[in-house]
Amino acid sequence: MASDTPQVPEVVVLRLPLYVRALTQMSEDGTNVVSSQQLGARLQMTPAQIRKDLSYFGRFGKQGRGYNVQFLLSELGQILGLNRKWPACLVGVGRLGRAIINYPGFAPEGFHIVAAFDSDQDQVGDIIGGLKVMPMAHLRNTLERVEIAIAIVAVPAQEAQSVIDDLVENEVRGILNYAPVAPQVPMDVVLRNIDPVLSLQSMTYYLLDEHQDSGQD
Amino acid sequence: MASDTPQVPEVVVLRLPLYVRALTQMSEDGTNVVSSQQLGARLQMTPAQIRKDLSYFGRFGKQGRGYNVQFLLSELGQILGLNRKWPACLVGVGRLGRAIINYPGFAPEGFHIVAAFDSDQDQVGDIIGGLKVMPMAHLRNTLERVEIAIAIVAVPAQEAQSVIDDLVENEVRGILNYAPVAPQVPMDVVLRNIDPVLSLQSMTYYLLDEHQDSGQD
DNA sequence: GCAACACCGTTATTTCTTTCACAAGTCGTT
DNA sequence: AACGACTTGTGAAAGAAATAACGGTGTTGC
Repeated sequence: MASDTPQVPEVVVLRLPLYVRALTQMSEDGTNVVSSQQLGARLQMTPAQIRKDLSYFGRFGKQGRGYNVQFLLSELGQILGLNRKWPACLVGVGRLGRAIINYPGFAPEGFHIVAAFDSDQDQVGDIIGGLKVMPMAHLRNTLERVEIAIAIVAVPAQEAQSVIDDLVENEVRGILNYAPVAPQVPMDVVLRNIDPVLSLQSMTYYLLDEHQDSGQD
Repeated sequence: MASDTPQVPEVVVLRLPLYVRALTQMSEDGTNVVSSQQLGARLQMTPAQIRKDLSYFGRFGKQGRGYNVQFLLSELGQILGLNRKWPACLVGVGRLGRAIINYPGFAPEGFHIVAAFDSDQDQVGDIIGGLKVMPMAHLRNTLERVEIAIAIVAVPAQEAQSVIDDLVENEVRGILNYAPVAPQVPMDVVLRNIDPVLSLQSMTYYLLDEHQDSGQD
């Protein structure tokens, strides 16, 4: 199992979207060229880290000049797979699920929710954000018809693991989990958890009087 | 500036809430004692890491036996400051802000939203989740009257930095930011970002065909 | 009471990340 | 065309974090 790419550390991949966002804004501001110095100042990181991160993927800059914003943006888009549409399905259309469907931040980045499921019969059949809510039983059939690699999970904590097992069995390869649990997934499935309570619970450590130093993330 | 605590790494603090959650569930399941082995299996981490993390704060276990769940829970609660109420204010009551106010996951953990602000005059005066929405101008006054250390920011990206500057100026010490930006805050303010789009954008890297290995977080 | 086992806390080791430092390339000016 | 001011990409060094290893202590079963 030889890999052509020299195995990029995950921390690096996690930072790339940050670069994409900063570059997008700079591009909108009319900036054509940016140095690792400038980008670092904007994102509060060292220029060296930015150069090193990028060097995992290729040579995008020009000595003495910096990086062409447009070019770097398109390269990073390529690397991350942002230059295509990513249809996704949503499981759970309670309060949280409804907010997610209506969140206007996903679509402009290519993440389109194209199907919604719920195990609650009362919700099934409702139209939410233009989508007819389907019963969980339709999961297999829908995922077989449409190529959906990403699922967003917004069900109660107790249901999360079994819903995720279901999704994995139906070939979903990435899961954005909003349920306050740490689900188990096979190694080849990518899991990302969104959990504001965890964020707050680690924040409070630094808010106690005995700690007066910061804790960025 | 000598610190009595041997400076706990932030990664460790970020993991403590995970332990708290797992222990809480075990406690509810009636488990009285747990070993680092068992806890590690549940959270997919090595027993050594758990023991090491805990050892930054004290000696909570018993050789040959493990950790008393109740005791460890209460110690961790103490360390993280979870054994008290944390009143918080919300800025921005658009779709996202409303969902946050109505999210039932915060209150049981002690995070109570006790005030809501919005810069949009049309929203001011509305009652949302039992709270009267106030204009931004009332920020200073309210934060002076009530001891609020935590603010939740759910405003559009362009407004986020200036709102956050405002909050910082009014002695807020922790900020949970939902706006899709990386705001700058002084070193003594704790910032946590909730940004599902970034999570998805790093996920897609692993979903591309040329990478078939996992990317947990 | 004793042997066999289980498990913590901590030190040592390994692995992973970040930062440093510099050769080499680019640009603008004179 | 030569100089000075910049800036990249990268190998080497430093720093941080995760893992392994083990002494020491408590537990269990007989």
